[in-house]
Amino acid sequence: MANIKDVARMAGVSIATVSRVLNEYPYVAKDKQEKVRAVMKELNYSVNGNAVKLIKGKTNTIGVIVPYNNNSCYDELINGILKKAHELHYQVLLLPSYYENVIESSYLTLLKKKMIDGILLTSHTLHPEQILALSEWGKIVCCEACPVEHVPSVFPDRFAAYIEVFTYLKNKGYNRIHFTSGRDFQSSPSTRLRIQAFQETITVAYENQFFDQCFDYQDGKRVGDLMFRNSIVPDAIFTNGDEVAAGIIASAQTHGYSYMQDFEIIGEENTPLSEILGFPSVDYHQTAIGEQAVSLLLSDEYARIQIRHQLNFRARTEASALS
Amino acid sequence: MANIKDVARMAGVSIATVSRVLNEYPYVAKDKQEKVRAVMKELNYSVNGNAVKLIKGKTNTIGVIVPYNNNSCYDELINGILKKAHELHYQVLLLPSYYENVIESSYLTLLKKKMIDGILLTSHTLHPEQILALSEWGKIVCCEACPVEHVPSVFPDRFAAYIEVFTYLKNKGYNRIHFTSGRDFQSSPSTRLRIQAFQETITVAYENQFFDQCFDYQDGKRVGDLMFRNSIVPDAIFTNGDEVAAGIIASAQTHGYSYMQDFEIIGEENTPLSEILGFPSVDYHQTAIGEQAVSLLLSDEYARIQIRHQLNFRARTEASALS
DNA sequence: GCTTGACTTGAAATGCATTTCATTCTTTAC
DNA sequence: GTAAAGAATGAAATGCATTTCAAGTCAAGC
Repeated sequence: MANIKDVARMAGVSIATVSRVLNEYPYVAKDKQEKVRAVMKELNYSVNGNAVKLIKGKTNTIGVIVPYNNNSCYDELINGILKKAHELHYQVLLLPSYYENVIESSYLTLLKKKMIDGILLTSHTLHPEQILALSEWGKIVCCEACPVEHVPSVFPDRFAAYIEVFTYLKNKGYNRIHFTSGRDFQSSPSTRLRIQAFQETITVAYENQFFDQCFDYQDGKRVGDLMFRNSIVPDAIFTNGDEVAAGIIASAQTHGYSYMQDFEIIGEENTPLSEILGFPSVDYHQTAIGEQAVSLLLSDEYARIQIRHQLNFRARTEASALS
Repeated sequence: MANIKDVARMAGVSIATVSRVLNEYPYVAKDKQEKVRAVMKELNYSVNGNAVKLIKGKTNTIGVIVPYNNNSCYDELINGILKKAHELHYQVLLLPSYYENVIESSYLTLLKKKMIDGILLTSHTLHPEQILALSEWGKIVCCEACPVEHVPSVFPDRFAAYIEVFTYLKNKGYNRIHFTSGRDFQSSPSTRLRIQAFQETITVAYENQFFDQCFDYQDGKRVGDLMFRNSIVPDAIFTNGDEVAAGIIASAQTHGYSYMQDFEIIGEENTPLSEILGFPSVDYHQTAIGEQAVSLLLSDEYARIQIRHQLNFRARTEASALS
């Protein structure tokens, strides 16, 4: 495979000149320019991207750490990331962590190895110290609220959303309000926030009103079966994620209860699912978060930007369409 | 930042020895090994990944070209890809094409630039010649059936699935069978296959039974409104994707028709949606396709592997849950 | 006619790690 | 006791492009 040396030799110029043509520097004589271009075409030459990365010390690549890719809640976020990165001529390395701390921290070392210019964290298990320890080698931006200072982040105002949802449900006079979550409160900050928001708004607490380990439709069905197995039915349920909500709705039906007649449900992420089934859902504007996270990552500023959520109620026509 | 030279100097050995320690070669004296490791720790040293890539001529990175990331039909596929790639110690560059040929072919040149070892194509607009022209620089595997030889691929047997669905509907005695598709038949091979399968199985053709430009829930509602606006209602509808099917079901309801009583519908991709709404869906086993595509990409074999689909009927209990 | 500034060009240093080749020193084997 | 095999190590070549520095040409300006 041809390299810059071959091109230089065949064009009868120095490699410096070839490099100048390659990078469209001014001050290269027209005839040599054309000659070099002709030779490059003839030899079917391309720069070696790794040589460029090596000498420039820059890769134009960012890493995005996600737990998995089969949870639709990351679709919008990643889409925003891809869009903005493409706009700014950066490429995106998708790094699945499977929520394993060892894997996550191995990804952070990609910064030290100069293989990426920065990292975007979505949901993670990393401790702030782990992040800060590596951030001297490249910028790390978090797409969730980070408990410590110094970690730049663009994040949804989850706590405000939780408060808003619980308040809304409380004001409707509901007594039995269930809610679900993903990882347990020890590993997940958002689960802790959820519980905290609950405690700050709802006074009536009872057993079996909180269910964690909910991630997808099947989990929703599973906890739905727990919720509806006896005759005491919840007035309302606030789920993490629309898929979980959908699973609960499906489970409720098999137990003879129906969403809207017998209980209210509010989901999260505002996916097509909530639109289709007609339940309200909290939209965290993840596309915007993704875009702004990339912008922040590639800027040299420090910021902690909170993106305002929106509690999305469905038009009744849609809601009734499937009931 | 410390490099291998610094480590060598401080440890009092040659860079060759440091490299040996780094790569765990045998034949390095224990004491020097320890000294080198100590110095590496002291200097907080990491290899420069780009230097390694440059000299080894290998990146351990593959590129995955996808049109977008906000269509859930790629979730399973990408998840399979990520999983297998991680297993084989490869990293994944996610390359959004927005269905633009220029962007797609620019990604192919990443191979020439040695920035990735191989490319996985999902849905694409590239012509076979474009693919073959670049495949001398690295392996390109297609996750859809490729019309020409020489392009290794792992793909769903869409045509067989289409035939199966249409035959199933025909055998039920239906006369009015609508079907939908995404891109028009000129740009999309699968749309062509769909039409061909229809022609080979169904004899009764009529106007307005085929609708393209369907991609999501809204499109489903849109074409649903067209299907149900007059009193002639289809017996069955075969959609591309579960979201489109859901949109049609929603639209039908607003027109006073209901899925299962008045018409049958079959979706695609077997997402939670079809499970929730209780309509059958074709599962192409995209996770398996993704995994095998990565395996094929990283092997030195040529193959065109067809993955068998499965027409997934729903248990009546689920199906009735929401009706 | 000479200075000055605008162009044009190439040699060489730089970024960093891998690997081959040659060399030296030990063992083991017969 | 000597040949053969094993262990340990470094010098130097290699992969490839960017960029600085120095030096050259040429035309405009006084």
